[in-house]
Amino acid sequence: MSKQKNAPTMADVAREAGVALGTVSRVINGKPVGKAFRNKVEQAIRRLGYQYNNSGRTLRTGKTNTIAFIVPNTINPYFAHLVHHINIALEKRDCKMLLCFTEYDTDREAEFIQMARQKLVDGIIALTYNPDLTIPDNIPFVTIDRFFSASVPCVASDNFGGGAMAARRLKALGCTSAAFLRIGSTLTNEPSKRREGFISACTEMGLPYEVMALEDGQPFSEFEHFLRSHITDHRLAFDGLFIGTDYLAWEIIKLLRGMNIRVPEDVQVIGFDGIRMFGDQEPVVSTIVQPVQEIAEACVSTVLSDRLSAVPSLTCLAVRYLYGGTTKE
Amino acid sequence: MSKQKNAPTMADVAREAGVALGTVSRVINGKPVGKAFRNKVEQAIRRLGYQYNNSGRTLRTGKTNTIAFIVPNTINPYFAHLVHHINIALEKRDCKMLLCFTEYDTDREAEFIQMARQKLVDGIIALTYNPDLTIPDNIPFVTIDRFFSASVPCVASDNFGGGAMAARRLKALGCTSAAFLRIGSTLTNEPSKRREGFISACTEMGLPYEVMALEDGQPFSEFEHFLRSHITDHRLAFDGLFIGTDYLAWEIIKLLRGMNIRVPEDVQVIGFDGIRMFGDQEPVVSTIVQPVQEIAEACVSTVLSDRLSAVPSLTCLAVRYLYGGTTKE
DNA sequence: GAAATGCCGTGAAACGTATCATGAAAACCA
DNA sequence: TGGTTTTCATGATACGTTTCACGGCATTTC
Repeated sequence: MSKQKNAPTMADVAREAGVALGTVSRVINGKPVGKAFRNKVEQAIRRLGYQYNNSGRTLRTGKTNTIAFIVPNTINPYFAHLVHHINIALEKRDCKMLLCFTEYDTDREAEFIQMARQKLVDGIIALTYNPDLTIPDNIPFVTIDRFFSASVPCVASDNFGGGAMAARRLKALGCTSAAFLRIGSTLTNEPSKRREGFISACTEMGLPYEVMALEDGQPFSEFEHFLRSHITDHRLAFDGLFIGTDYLAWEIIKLLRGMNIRVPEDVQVIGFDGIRMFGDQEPVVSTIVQPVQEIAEACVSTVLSDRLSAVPSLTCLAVRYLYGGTTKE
Repeated sequence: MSKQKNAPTMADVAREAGVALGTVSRVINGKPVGKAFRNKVEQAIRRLGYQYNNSGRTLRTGKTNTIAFIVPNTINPYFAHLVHHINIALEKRDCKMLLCFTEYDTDREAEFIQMARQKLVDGIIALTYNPDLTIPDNIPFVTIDRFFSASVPCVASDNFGGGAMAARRLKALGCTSAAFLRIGSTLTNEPSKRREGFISACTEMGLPYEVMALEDGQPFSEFEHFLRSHITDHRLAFDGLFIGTDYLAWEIIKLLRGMNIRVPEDVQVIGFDGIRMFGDQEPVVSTIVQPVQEIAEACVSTVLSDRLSAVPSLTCLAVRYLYGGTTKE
C-alpha cells in the first residue's frame, strides 16, 4: 500500500516464474513460447501484478505509439469534433493522442513540431494557420485543409463541391442574389476552394453574387460595414448568404439580427462545417456538413502508414445539412 | 535528409565537444558547469541539432511530465472547455496532457487507469461516471465533481451555492412557482448539491417548487411526460425552471418550444455550467457559469503537488450568467 | 540410426538518459 | 605556504525493455 512500492519488472517476473528474461518478453509480445513456459510466466505476471513499463519499451523500440494532433483549440466545436474522431481512430489502432493547442500562434506550432523530434510522438497531424510552416521530413506529417507540397499529405473534404452545393441550395431556396463572406486570406488553403466552388456554381446558374473576404488580422467589424452598406430601405441587397465557416456564420447572424434582418425570412444563410451544439441537436445555422469522421480516419490511417509519400491528398464527400434534416447530395 | 539519419545522442554531443557524457547532461539540466565547458557543449549541441530523447529521460527519472485527463468526450462544450483549460494549466508547468475519452463507459475508465500504471503518466485527473471506481493509491489522482473519499482530492465549484443562486434568480425574475430537472441519480455526486441548494433557497424564500430527477438509464422522454402532465389550458403549471446541466436545458427548451411554450416569456429557464456556443458568444440558455478556468487550475496544481493527501477538496465560487451579460454574485 | 532441420529457452547486449562516487584542480583560510 | 574546503569534470552504472546470436533438445528425413 505504500506509495513507493516500486513496480515489478520483467526481471522480477522471470525470477518468480523461474525462466529467463527473454522468455517473459516473448510471452508478453505474443511470440511463440512453449505452453508450460507460457503458463508459468502468465501466472507469475498475475501474482506480481506486473504491468509493462512504457518508457523502457519505447526506448528500446523507438516507437511511442503516440500521435500529436496540432489544432488551434478545442473551443470551436468543429475542432472539438475533429479531436474526438481522431482520438477514436487512433485508439482503434492502439495509439494514444497528444493534443497540442496552438491558439493560432505560429511560434507554438513550431514548438510543437520540435517536440515531436524528441521522440515523443511517432507522427503529427496538424491543422495549422501558418502557411510558411517548415514541415519536418524525418517524421510522418499529415495536414488537414492545408496544402503545403506534394510530399506532405493533405486531408480535406470536397471544399469546391461543398461551395457549389451551397450555391445550388440558395438557388433552390429561391434566392435571386447571393453573397459570400470569408475570413482568412491564404488563397492556397483548401477551404478557399469553397469560394471557388460557390462562384463557379453561381456563374453556371446565372445567380448574381458578391464576394467579401476579410484578411487575417482585419477587424471583424469590416463585415458589419459591408452588410450595412448593402442595406437600403431596411432591405438587404441580397437574399442569400454563404459563409465559409459556421463559427463566422453564427457571428454574422447575430449581426444581422442586430440590424433587424430576419434569418431565414429575409435572407437565407448557409455556413460550412456542420457544427451542432451538442451531439444530436438541431444546427444553429444551415450548413454544409464536413464528414469529420472520415477526415479523422483518413488522417490517422495516413499518418500511421509507412509509405507516406505515396499517399495522395484525400477527398471526402460533403453532405448538406439544413433546418430540420440532413440531405446527402 | 534521409528518413533514418538517426538522431544525435548525448554521447555524440560529448564526443563532438570533447567532454564527458556527464558534463553534457549537466549542461542540459542546468546544473553548474564551468563557462568554457558550457560553451563547448552548447556549440556542439547547436552544430549537431541535438534534441533530448524523452524515452531515455523518462526511463531514468521515472517522470513522464504527462498527466492523463479522463473525460467522457469533447463534444459536450463544457468538457471541451475543461480540456482546454486543463491543457493550458499543464503547459504552464511544462507538462503534457494525455486525453482519454470514456464515452461514459465504465470499463474504459478502468482501462485508462490501468494504463497509468504502465508509467505512461505521472498523475490522473478524472471526470468519471462510475461511482464504484477503485482509485489507485500509487498515483496522484484528482477527481472533478465526484467525491470518493477523503483521501481522493475532489475539485468542484460551489454547486450548492449555484443551485441557490438559480432559485434566487428565478424569484427575482418574478417567478411564483418553480421546478427542478436533473439527470443522473448518484446522490453523492457533487453536482447533486445543485438540487440541494436550489431546494434550500426555494424553501427559505417561500418559493414553491417541484423536483423531477431522471435516473441514469431512464428514457429521456420521461421529461416530456413530466412537462406535459403540468400543462393545463396551454399553460405550464410553473413559470421557472432550473435544470442541472446546460446540455439538458437545451434539450428541454427544444421540448418546450415543441409544445408551443415560449422561453423565456412563458417560463424562465436556467441551466448550469456556463456553456457558450463559441468563445465569446451569447449563451443559448440562462445559466450558472462554472469557473472552468479555476477548476482546471485547481486540478492541475493538486495533481502535481507532492503532498497530495494533505490537499482538501477545493471549492470555487460560481458566477451567474444571464441573457446578455454576466453577473457575479 | 545418424544427420539435418526446426523449435524455443537462454543470457547478454543495446536503446539514451540522469546520477553517483571518485578524484583533481582551484579557491580559501590561517 | 600548507592544509582544508569547495567546485566541478569524469566515467561507470542503472533504469526496463526488446532483440539477437547461441545452443540444447526434439522431431523429422532418408
